[in-house]
Parts: sequence; C-alpha cells; structure tokens
Amino acid sequence: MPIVSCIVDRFTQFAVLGAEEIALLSELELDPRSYAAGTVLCKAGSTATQLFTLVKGWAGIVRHFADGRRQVLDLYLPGQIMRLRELGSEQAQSDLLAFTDIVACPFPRERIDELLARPRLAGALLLTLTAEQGLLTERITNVARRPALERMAHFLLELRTRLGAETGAFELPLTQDVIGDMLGLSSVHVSRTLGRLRRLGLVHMADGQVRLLDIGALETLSGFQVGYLSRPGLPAQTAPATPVAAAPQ
Amino acid sequence: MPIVSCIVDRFTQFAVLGAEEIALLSELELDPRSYAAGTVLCKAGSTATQLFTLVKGWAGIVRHFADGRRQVLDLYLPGQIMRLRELGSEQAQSDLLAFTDIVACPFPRERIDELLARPRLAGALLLTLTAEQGLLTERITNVARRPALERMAHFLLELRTRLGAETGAFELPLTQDVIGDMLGLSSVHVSRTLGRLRRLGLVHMADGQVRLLDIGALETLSGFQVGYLSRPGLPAQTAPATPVAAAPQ
DNA sequence: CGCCATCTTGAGGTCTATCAATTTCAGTGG
DNA sequence: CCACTGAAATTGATAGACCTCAAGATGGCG
Repeated sequence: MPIVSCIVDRFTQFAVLGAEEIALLSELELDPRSYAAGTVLCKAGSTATQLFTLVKGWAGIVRHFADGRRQVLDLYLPGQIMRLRELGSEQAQSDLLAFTDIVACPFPRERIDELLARPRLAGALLLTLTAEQGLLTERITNVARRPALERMAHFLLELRTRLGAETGAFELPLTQDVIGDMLGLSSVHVSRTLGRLRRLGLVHMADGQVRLLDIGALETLSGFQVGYLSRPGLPAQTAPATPVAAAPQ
Repeated sequence: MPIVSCIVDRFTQFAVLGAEEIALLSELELDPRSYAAGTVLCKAGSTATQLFTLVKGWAGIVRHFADGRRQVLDLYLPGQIMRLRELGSEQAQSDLLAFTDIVACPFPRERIDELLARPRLAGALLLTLTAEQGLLTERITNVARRPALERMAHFLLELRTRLGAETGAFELPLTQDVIGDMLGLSSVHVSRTLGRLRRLGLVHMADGQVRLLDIGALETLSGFQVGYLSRPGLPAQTAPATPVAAAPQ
C-alpha cells in the first residue's frame, strides 16, 4: 500500500483540493531522508533557504541563549512543514533540531511560491499558519498563566489531540529536559510535576509511553479547551452556504 | 497630504505590488469606524466572521479565564489586520478589545479570499503571518525564560522597534494591568519592575510617555535581538518598497 | 563491570503572587 | 475653592512556587 503523503493529509483538512494541487503538494515529499536524533537540520545564523516536511518522528525549533539555557519554540509532528516561520528572514533565527530519529523531506523555498499561485493552496497554507498561531498563543497562555501542574496537564492534552490519540495513550519520546525547555520549567521540576500527576492517578508513564488515565479530570485541572486545536469540518469554499453573521455595531 | 492606507504601507514591506493589488488592499479600509477604549469589537464565542484593519490606537486579543484572570494573546498596532488568527475557527476563541480609543475598519472574511487569488498578495499575507509568528515565539521565550526585569526590558525594546521609535521615546497608553496580562506578571510586580528600571536609570516614564535612556544597556540586559522583528525590507513607514522579500516571480 | 544519560528526591534560596495600605490624580459636584 | 470619588500606581509584608545545587537511583550499552 503506497504511503499517502502526510502533507496532503494535513492540507485536505483545510481545503478541498484538485488533482493538480495534490500533485503539487506531493512534490514536497519527493526526497525523504533520515536524520538521527540530535541532528541539527538547520543552524541558527545560516542562510539556508531550505524548508522541510516532516514525515516521521519528532522535531522542533530551538533557541539557544548565551548562558546555555534554551527554549523550544515550536514542536513539529509528522505532516507539518518545518521552518515556514523563517520564510521572511534572510538568516535562520534558531536551530531546527531532530528530537528523535526522523524522516524529513527538504525542499527549496521556491516551491512555496508555486503553492501560492493556486488560490486554494494559498488558502490552505494560510489556515495551517493560523492553526499554528493558535498553538502558539495557547502556549503563551500556558506558560504565562498556569502553574506547573496545570501547565503539564495542558501540554499532555494538547499532544493527545495533535496526535489524534483518542484513547489517551501515546508515545512521548522526549526527555524531561526537552519538555522543560518547551514549558519553561527546569527538568527537575518536570520530574516532580509528572510525579505528582502520577500520584494523583491522572497519568501513567513508562518507557516513553504515556497513558492519560482521567482525561476529564485533566481537562478540568488545566482548563483545556479543544477549540483552539479542532479544525473546522471544511472551510467556506465548499461548505453549503454558511449564513454570514450580521456585523455587530 | 492624503493618508496612505496603513495596510498598504505594511504589505509593501513584504512584496512589490501592482496598482490593482494595491487597490484591492485599500478596499479593506473603506469603512473606518471609531470605537471607544474598552470596547469589545468581537466577543469570544460569537460566530462573527468579520475581520478588522487597525488604523489608529492600540487593541488586542484577550482571553478570559474562569477565575477572572486574563491573558493578552496579541497586541495590535496600526497597520495590522486583526483577527486573522481566527480565520480557521467557526467561533471566536477570544475577545478583540480596544485598549485605547481606536479607529478600525471592519471587512468581511471573503475579502481575504480575494487577496489570496493574487499570488503576490498571498505571499505578502503569508509573510505578515510568519512575522507575527516571530513575535509570538519571541514572547514565549520572554515569558518562559526571562525574569521580570529582563522581560519588561525586552517588551519595551520590542515596542520601540514595532513603533519605529528610533530615539527610544514613544507613547505607551496601556495600564500596568494590561502590561501585566501581556507579560504574565501581576500588576503589582509590573509597578515594582518599572520602578527598578527607572532607578537603574534605564527608563523614564511619565504621563503615558516612555523614554528609553540607555538602549544598549537594555539590550544587553534582556538579550534582545532585532532579528526576529526586522523586515527584509527597510525601516517601516519611511522607505518605498524594496524588492528583497520573497516576492513570487 | 563501569560508563553515561536520564530520572528521582532532598534542602535551601530566590523570585513572584497575594493581600493590604497608601498615594496620586483626574473628574465631579457642592 | 474644596471635599469626594474611583481608577491607577506605589510600597510593605507574607506566603508559595519554582530554581539551583547536590546526591542517589535507574537503565541501556560498551
């Protein structure tokens, strides 16, 4: 059975695409390559204009500080286009790092322009970006406003939704160090916090596998709302006339 | 001297546009309206599909929590399209709030589709979004990793750049409460922190006016890098478009 | 077995929130 | 002209959350 393109999967959640458009998208994944965990696919400061699609594994954008600390700016899961954020800069602002062994497909930035020439693809691209903005703002709220326990609970729920793990069981191949760098916590405190969640009977963790034991309780605890993650059934273009709300005055 | 559209100004930083494209953009600003400070232009949960361009004043996206606390997710300055982030959701996730008296132009979501039909506009739109992502990730770093003093310094430097206030003097018409809700600090601690910056001789504040007295020291203190903000083109309002951005060819 | 990375657990210190009191100032009305 | 009011900012005291340092524990891998 041929592997369906992750990217196509993802984009068809945002728009109805024609055969030609799908072909264009699939071209992004012509060149799959393997990278070992820990590989820096793109170094901060480099002028590389390459983008990547992620096919398999976990990767992220990481920013390093003078004092040795770091911040994970963005976590990529299969189906996402990586480094889209850097389109506007001449120089990469941060590292693109493989957290696990990954398979990714590099492609030149010009491909994006080809996509933009198709209004429907441009629209879908726009929606993937706004979806990512939703993730980012939710993370701001998470980091700025929630104490560690709730923050961690929220993080796990978000992962569950992004991974489509209905049951609440999924693989989490990140070290606590990396998790801390995502959530703005020290690795020590990540350990303590996960321990607390475990002792509360809300989460089971072993061997890089997570099981969320009481999703309702976790949602209540963290104030998690799927809203910011859920994709609309399908956007305007195809949908049977959605009544446009009257303008508020 | 006729008022040039803020939006056009902004977009021409990202791409070279033809007359027709500029006309399309200007149409977004056909309907300027005034809203008093404190007005909620768009309520969370509403199904309004309207977007706005901001012509004058300060506005933001605000998220309210059950316990009464809130988080400012995004701060809009003149020239930005507001609520772009909500394009993908059926329901607004958060409030659009006028922090000061503002002038904004509502326009229907369909206009965005018209823009997307023009590859160059689609490209420019994409770049405004990636620029906003840059702002967001920088804020995540700020909130997650920097203690209050550095966080505040970084915030002020970012504002200076966004406002194009070369000299380091600009108006800051936000209450310390709102600033706290942006930075993840209590309003009390905002006061203390600004006081410390003042006593350090780095900042002067009075009457809603800010003067950054030692920009170099502030940059060192906060680890501020213009990189994430600088547009490939030129400093904001002053220069005509330069074709450095990824203009689709 | 020893080595290394990761995770766990404890103790002390720092930063920030919270509660509360005070000050400032613009607006209002006597 | 002066008291009164309410929003915003300042300042002090206390408590709690989280960080850092440090010492084990665990487990894969040579």
